[in-house]
Amino acid sequence: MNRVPPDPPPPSSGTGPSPAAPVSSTSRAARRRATEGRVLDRARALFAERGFERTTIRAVAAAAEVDPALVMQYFGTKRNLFEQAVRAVPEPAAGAGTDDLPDRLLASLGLKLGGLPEGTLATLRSMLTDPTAAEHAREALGAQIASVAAALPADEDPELRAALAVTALVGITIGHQLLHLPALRDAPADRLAALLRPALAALTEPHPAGPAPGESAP
Amino acid sequence: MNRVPPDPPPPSSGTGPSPAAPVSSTSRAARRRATEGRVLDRARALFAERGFERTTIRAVAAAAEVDPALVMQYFGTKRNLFEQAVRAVPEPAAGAGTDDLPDRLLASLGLKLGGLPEGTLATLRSMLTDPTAAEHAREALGAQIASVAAALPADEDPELRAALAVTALVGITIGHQLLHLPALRDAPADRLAALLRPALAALTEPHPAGPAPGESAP
DNA sequence: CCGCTCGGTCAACGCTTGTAGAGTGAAGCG
DNA sequence: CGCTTCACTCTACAAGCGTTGACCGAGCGG
Repeated sequence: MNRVPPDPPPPSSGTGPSPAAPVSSTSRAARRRATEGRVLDRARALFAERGFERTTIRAVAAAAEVDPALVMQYFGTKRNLFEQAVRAVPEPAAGAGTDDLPDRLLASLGLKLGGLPEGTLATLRSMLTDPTAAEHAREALGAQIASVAAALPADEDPELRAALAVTALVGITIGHQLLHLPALRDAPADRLAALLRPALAALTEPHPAGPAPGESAP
Repeated sequence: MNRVPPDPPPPSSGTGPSPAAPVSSTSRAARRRATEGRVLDRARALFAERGFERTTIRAVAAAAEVDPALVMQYFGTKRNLFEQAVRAVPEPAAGAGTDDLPDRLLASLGLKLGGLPEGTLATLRSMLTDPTAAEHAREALGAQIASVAAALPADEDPELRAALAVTALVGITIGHQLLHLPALRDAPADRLAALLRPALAALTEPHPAGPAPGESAP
């Protein structure tokens, strides 16, 4: 009853030059992959825009110009479709010579304000109303927090500071990308970064040889 | 199948006085008000816990031990029920001798981390997936932002700074109250406040080394 | 050239949801 | 005491949802 499609090779993302594939350009398999990718794409966009519950299989199918039953045949379940659609690049591939913690934080969430992957937006959109998305978000956020905390001095509540920094950035992202608050939408990304850097520094650098400068002495 | 015998609503049991007592305390109107309040209460709690879509009229009615049709009769519409339930005390009544901006911000959102009104939680929970809640949230957040911005120097992007501060706190609240991130749940509220104060100060006080605006603290 | 495979469609089921309207029985008032 | 009122319940409906199984037609191996 529950036709689970055999693990297809991880699709999507990136030009997949089929290695040693003598398949013609529009062969049967190619078309199938294309359709599946299209469905996945539209699903991701709709999930990011409306969230899990308000996105119907029928709407996804219509957006991909296929029959609803086909979506079911491919993914078996709406939940599975969601998970497949969301499974896309959460990790910061950079990791190179990133300077401070604030910059890394901004890079991981803040700086991509202009365009962070739709899968992430879909998860953010649904995480407050869907248990699966909530679990996914808790997991991803927990990893982020742990990663940030690892770079903080161990004697000053690194986990808590990291959690505050990450969730604060999540809130800003929500206000910007999901709620479309005008005050945030009208600001260029680098301005946001410039304003946030000192605040994040204050969160992550406890007391660098005394209280922060500028504290008006009594 | 779900016959719920009407329990005696007033906790005044004991030696039952004769029902002939024309107790005005539990008059018809009083009972009606009590029922309506109970429905509103349960609705608020469920909306805060599951969000608008996943909260059904039937569930609210069951939690309030009444018939679903009664909920409809009282509120006419699920949307209306939501709006009535959410309409509750957003404004900080304090406003007294609050010192700095950071403290005021923390008071309005952060410090109440332990217990901020369920109506607010319901709005937060639903704002990403329900248009009405989103509008409500945009409105409330906009007011908050404007109020904070009014206390910032006018020449340094007050709206943007205020928006960043407010949305950051919203993110932290979400992570704490709605997502239940362990790193945040295990921390006492005053520790959060202590960590956040300098960060908020960094956000709201632009460059202390620079030319101080004429505003001098009394 | 035939028949199996398989991408894709059609029509339908069962369930839950918000919502409407008729009904009921006790409280209130004359 | 009898009529009205009103809080409250029962039953039902229409719509939308995820999901299913039968079906069709073109590709492709034999």
